[in-house]
This record gives sequence, C-alpha cells and structure tokens, in this order.
Amino acid sequence: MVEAVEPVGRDKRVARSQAAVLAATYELMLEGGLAGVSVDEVSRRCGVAKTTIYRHWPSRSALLLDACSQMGTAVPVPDTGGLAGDLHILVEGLADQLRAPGWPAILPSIIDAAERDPDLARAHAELHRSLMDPFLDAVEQARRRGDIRGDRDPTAVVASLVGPLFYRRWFSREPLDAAFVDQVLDVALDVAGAAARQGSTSGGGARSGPVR
Amino acid sequence: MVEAVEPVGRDKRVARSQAAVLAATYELMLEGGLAGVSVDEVSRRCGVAKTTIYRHWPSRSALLLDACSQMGTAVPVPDTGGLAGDLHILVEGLADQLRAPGWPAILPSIIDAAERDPDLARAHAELHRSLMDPFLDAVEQARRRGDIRGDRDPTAVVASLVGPLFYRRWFSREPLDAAFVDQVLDVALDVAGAAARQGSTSGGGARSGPVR
DNA sequence: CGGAAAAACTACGAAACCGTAGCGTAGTGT
DNA sequence: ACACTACGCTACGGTTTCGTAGTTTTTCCG
Repeated sequence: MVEAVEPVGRDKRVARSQAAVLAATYELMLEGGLAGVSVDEVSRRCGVAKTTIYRHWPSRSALLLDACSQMGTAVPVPDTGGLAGDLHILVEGLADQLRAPGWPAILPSIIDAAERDPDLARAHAELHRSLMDPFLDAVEQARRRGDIRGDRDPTAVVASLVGPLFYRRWFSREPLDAAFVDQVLDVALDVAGAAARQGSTSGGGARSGPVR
Repeated sequence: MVEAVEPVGRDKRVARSQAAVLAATYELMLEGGLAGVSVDEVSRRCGVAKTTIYRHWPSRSALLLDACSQMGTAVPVPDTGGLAGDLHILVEGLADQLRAPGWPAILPSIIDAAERDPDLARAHAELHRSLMDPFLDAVEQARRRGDIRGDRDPTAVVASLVGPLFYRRWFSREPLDAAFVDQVLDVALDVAGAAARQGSTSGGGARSGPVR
C-alpha cells in the first residue's frame, strides 16, 4: 500500500509517523483487539497528531486493514529432506507462536471481523496464506516424492496438523504442552500416509525425545 | 441466573420482557458480534424500554454474559455401540452446525472477548464444555471398552477430531464438504488407536460408506 | 375490581468516538 | 537559503453509547 521501497528520496517524517502509528495500532490491537483501537487513542499513545493520521489513512478502517496486512511473518520453509523433519520444525514453530503473546490475542479479533467485513476477510486470507503456505509446501513436496498417499487432500492434511493446535489454544484453552504437540505430529504423519514412517506407530511420544 | 423454574407465580410481564430482550440480543450478536450489541439498539429492536432492560440486567456486560450463557445446545449423546458410529454422528452434527449460520457468526466474537474478559472466559468454558462433552464421553467410553489405545490423551483425540473442522470453518475458510469430514473421521479413528479398525488403513474413504 | 408491580416514555449528563478545518511551526530536499 | 511539505495544536460538529431519574400508563394478581 505504502511504497516504502524505491529510493525516491522520500521524506523521513512520513516514514517516522507511519511507523509510529502502525506500532501503536499494533500495540492497541494486542490489548483490546480490533475493537480496542481508536484513532484518538493511537494518536495519544504515539504522539502523532490525529490530523496527521488522517493525512495518511483515509479512515480508521483503512488503518486497521493496513496494520493487519503487516502482520504476516515470513516463515522460512525448512528442508530437512524428509516430511517428518520438516513438519516437526513447522509445527513446533507454530506451537511456539501460539504460546507466546502476540497474534494469539489478535487473530480471533480478525477472524471475528472477517466474518462480516469483506476487506478484512481478504486481509485474513492473505495472512492465512502466509502462515500456512510453508505447511502446504512441505506436504505437497512430500506428496510429489511419494511419501504421502495420493488420495489425501493436502489442505486436509494441513488441517489435521494445525487444526488441533488452533483448537487447543482458542477453543478448549487447555495447555499446549509438548506431549500434545507430539501426539498431533504423530497422528498427522499417520494420516499423511505411513510410507514415511519407520515403525513409530507404536511409540507415541518416543519420537519427540531425540528430535527435541 | 434468572430462576425461571419455580411456580412462584412469576409475573408474566417480566418473562415476556426478558425473553424479548434476550432474543433481540442474540439477533444483534448474529449480525455484529458482541461488539455489535448496544443496549439502545436492543431496546429499539425488541420494543422493550431501555430502563426496563436495566431493571433486569445491571449492565450491558451482564446482558451479554447472560445471552452467551444461554447458547449451549444440549446435544444428545448417541450410542450406536461402537466408537466409529458415535463419532460419525457427532462429527456430522458438528459440521452441520458449522455450515449453518448461527454460532459460527458468534463464537469468534466470544473467543476474542474471552481472551481478555475473565467473566466471558468462564462463559466460554462452559459453552465449550456443553459442546464438547459428548465427544469426550464417546471417546472415554470407547477407551474403557478398550477400543482405543490407552496412551492417547482423550482430550487430544477430541482435538484431532474437531480441531480440523473449526480450522476449516474459521481459519482457512475452505469448503467444509463431505469429503473433508470423512477424511477427518478416518484420520481420527486411526489416531484413536487401531484396536477398532479392521484393516482399513489402506482404504481411506472406504470406511465412511458402511458406517453411514 | 382495586392495589401493586412492571413497563413505557421522555429527558438528561457524561463520555468516547469519528472525521474535518484552520493556522502556525518545524523539518526536508534541492 | 528557500520553497515546500509534513506536522502539531486547538477546536469543532455530529453521532453513538452507557446508565440514571422522574413521571405516567399499562398490566397482572388476588
């Protein structure tokens, strides 16, 4: 939206203002969700005048949309050579994110809003893509290698991986401990197709030990 | 909260008012989530004076809390005699609920609010219990029968069942079609423990047919 | 039918919010 | 050095909201 790239000799002031505003907006989203963000409070908190905010964003909605769009964290796609290793890294990373404060406090708000606002729905779709693409890539790559049953829908495999984690964090609110993550991984690998497993079906948490 | 039981000769008027208010509140929650409910609008919509609303609920929060607490739908626990049959019925029922309008539009809002408001967190916990208890019952019953591996945590099994459904509905927003539901069921039964399966590991969707 | 309880109505006060306008000031790029 | 632009500040208008008070009207119960 804001072309930050390009050495067009952009004014430093706008960059500083925009950064400060976005930071404060993010901070307020952490505390109160999307509904907890008011332009007045953003202005108050970051020291940027309200008029300046409206100079850069046409409306409060646009500001929120912009802030949400910048939440995508580029997750590096691992490549351990095997599906199990890749997924282990990805799932552990996701679990860490879910245990930390941060977007666990924001995502529900975005999802709620996306249920009604089409613009936010688009933003959520992109955010979701950026979060889940690594998983999908790993699964599809394994599928091409033949490590996964061909009749499994890759998106469904991903769902069986991350769904339980999300459920655990937001719906059941039970602890997201290592045993749970291990079990999810174990299950998903079973699902995926058994071709890649080496007799791990019997020992549930056994795999988690060495990998750590 | 409101003791509706008791033949204390309750006044009809209060019953009518409370019912109308709660209905309008629910309706507004459907349209705009928790944030979309204002006492003024509730009053406007159901024809009950605002002062009357405040006579029955001390604050807007209390009204929302009450409305949320009454969302629990008593799901009958099926008993087909087998884990597969029970789960099939339960999961299909859940998928139907997720496809319909109704609490798919409200739950994200509750979850978002529960992230910050302890009272709503409690309400959400109870709501969650009422929704998930049938699943947990089915799984634990199967476990007692020995149809499930003993080293599986029942709550994790439930998570592997319903997590993907929730994920699909709210996070990925991909269609919640029959094939997906079948695959989830298939997976979860594998997870649960293999004791109950009869060589179905090879045939993915095959199981869903006979069970019906 | 009559007393009592509940509800409706009107009005209010205080706060928060969005978005805009005008004007003086300070910083930037050339 | 200078013109330009962004910024801060103050102030406003309009709307929405929460919650309360006082008064009158309707409705129920015995």
